[in-house]
Amino acid sequence: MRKRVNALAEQLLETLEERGYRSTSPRRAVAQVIANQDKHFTAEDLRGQLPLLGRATIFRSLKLLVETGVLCRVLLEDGDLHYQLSHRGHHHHLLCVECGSSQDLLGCDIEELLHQTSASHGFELSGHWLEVYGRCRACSSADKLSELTTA
Amino acid sequence: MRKRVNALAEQLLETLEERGYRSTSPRRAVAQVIANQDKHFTAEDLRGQLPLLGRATIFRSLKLLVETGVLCRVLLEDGDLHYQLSHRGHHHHLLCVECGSSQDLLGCDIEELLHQTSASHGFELSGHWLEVYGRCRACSSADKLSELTTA
DNA sequence: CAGCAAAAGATACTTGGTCTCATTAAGAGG
DNA sequence: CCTCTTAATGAGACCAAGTATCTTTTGCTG
Ligand SMILES: [Mn+2]
Ligand SMILES: [Mn+2]
Ligand SMILES: [Zn+2]
Ligand SMILES: [Zn+2]
Repeated sequence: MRKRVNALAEQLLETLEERGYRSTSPRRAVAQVIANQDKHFTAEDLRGQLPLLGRATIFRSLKLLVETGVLCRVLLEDGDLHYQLSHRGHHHHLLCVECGSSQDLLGCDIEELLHQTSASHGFELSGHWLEVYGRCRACSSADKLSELTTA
Repeated sequence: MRKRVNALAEQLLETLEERGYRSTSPRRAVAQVIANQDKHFTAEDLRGQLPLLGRATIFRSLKLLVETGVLCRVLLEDGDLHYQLSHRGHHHHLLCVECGSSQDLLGCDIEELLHQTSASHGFELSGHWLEVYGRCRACSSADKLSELTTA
């Protein structure tokens, strides 16, 4: 972990270039910062780390990266919208409500289930949005530990 | 359908009163309008139909009604947040991307599935958010019909 | 029906994001 | 390498949805 961060940033840029977008210095900066992020982040977070970039540029980059599938949006339990690096393709998130970490949930087995349920309502399924909230392994074991020590 | 609309509005008010909230005339107006809504709506929709109420009052009422479980939030595919009458308790929505109608999906069979998946990631499930997008029966049969006629 | 707390309304502010428009800078082609 | 076109940027106005603050009004309870 760490170190290959530039490689990741470059990968983001390449994805954009493949789609015909120019590799500009603001975009390089954004890619760099995103590559350094270890958690989901907001537009405001980026702005804090890139105070010299125009605000609109940040939003434009985010939108672009979401459109190209590099980033995905994450809906927090309180309704806040964050962004994070996407494992391309359809997936969901296990979001820890305690530490805020997020684990990707690949292989979306609910698709099948939804198809059935939808069909039984005469509904032609085309997509879905799912976020899962709870406590990650680390946080739930920390909880149990402190219960023991305070008891 | 139609007609028992006042009964519904009164029911909303009663729910609030049960929780110790006063029955004020702005709240009666909001309840009335909500009871008349046949689709999910935005705060702005309400405002359009209640131009005399203070904007803050509308938002305060909506928040209250969501908190008491009378309304639920609906996340549209484009990210827009709407509100609609809630069948109390946990449920999801089948949202038609064509006509905008919404069908409630009661009996959330994904809970079970999510529990398993979460557990296998060492994740202690506490909640989830799910919206399902597609085409409702009416819209998908209309589609097929027009295909036939234009062919 | 008096008095108090809750609620309303006006309005300022905040957050997250888009639009416009003048200026700058990629990068393709010569 | 230079030139030209066009995409992209930055500044800033604007917008939508919602919250905060503060004064006035109104429900309700005793
Ligand atoms: Mn993701
Ligand atoms: Mn609902
Ligand atoms: Zn955690
Ligand atoms: Zn439909």
